[in-house]
Amino acid sequence: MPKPDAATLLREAGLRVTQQRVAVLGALTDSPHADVETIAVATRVTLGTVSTQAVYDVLRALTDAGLARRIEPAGSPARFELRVGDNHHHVVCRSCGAIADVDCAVGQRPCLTASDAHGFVIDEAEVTYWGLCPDCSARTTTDPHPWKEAQ
Amino acid sequence: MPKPDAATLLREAGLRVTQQRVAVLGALTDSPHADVETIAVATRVTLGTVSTQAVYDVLRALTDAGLARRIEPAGSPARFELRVGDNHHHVVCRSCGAIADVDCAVGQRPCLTASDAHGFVIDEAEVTYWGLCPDCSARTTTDPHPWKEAQ
DNA sequence: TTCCTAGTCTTGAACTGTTCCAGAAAAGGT
DNA sequence: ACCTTTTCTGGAACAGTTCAAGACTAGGAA
Repeated sequence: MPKPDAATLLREAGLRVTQQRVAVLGALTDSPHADVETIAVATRVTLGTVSTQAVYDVLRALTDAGLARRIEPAGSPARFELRVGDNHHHVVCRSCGAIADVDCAVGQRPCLTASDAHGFVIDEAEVTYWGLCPDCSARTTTDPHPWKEAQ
Repeated sequence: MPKPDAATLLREAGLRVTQQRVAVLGALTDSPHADVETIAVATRVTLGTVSTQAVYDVLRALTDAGLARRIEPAGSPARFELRVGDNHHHVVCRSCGAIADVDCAVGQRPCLTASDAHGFVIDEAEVTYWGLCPDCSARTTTDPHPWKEAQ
């Protein structure tokens, strides 16, 4: 049961229920942190044909409605996840780009305390941890910089 | 004296000293967090004509050599700064894109402690604070969402 | 000093991720 | 079942960035 009531979710957010939206929600449920291309492919497996623009439109609608969150690690195309509302962060693998969720270590909004905000009114602190995922880390033990050559 | 010995800086990093590199270093000194376009314009003021690719190449060389750091807030083109080596972060204005430096509040590498890294080997924690800069914040007091209409 | 060569810069084209546009199609209230 | 509004399709456009081939130059060798 990978899609726990996508239709209701959409309706409650004030969005129309369309095949594309349900399919995209399903794709996001199956693979969190997926990029647009991945989501489009997964959606096409479900529906047959879906234009790339429809996927972008759906993702924008979901993001605006607060059902999805857009994350953009430097150097990567945009990725999307359904986990919203909680203050969690991400670890990104420098080698393969894999992303995993990381809960905030200290309380609910720890990092919101900047030492000197220069007068900025801060409303969010986004933390991105950079490193190597378990797989790439293991591979690196034998080959120091696998991703610098052919990958 | 805005350029404290750019030539030496380059030489010590094992890089050739070229007009373009010196000029780009100067531009970065004058305006930290500048994007490529801004740097290119500033460089042309100094040298007359410089190709965009030369600017990209120089920035890549500087970044690889550890003289500059590339930062990419979501939704913004890449920006560069000369402040490297210390563990500092950034505040980004959601309205105008302005960026300011923020020193780490807790010790030297506070946020490196993720609650559960899922087996990732983390080597850096990047914190981006999002909010409104003083100017935009003041403007928002009278007009709730100025940046959603014409900007 | 002059010459040579690896390393740089220029010009121009290509590429990726994303957005814009106009018209066709579909959702859902009446 | 119909009509209005929203959404989707297909195609074009766009920004930021990178690639490629040749001209140029900084800086060490002769």
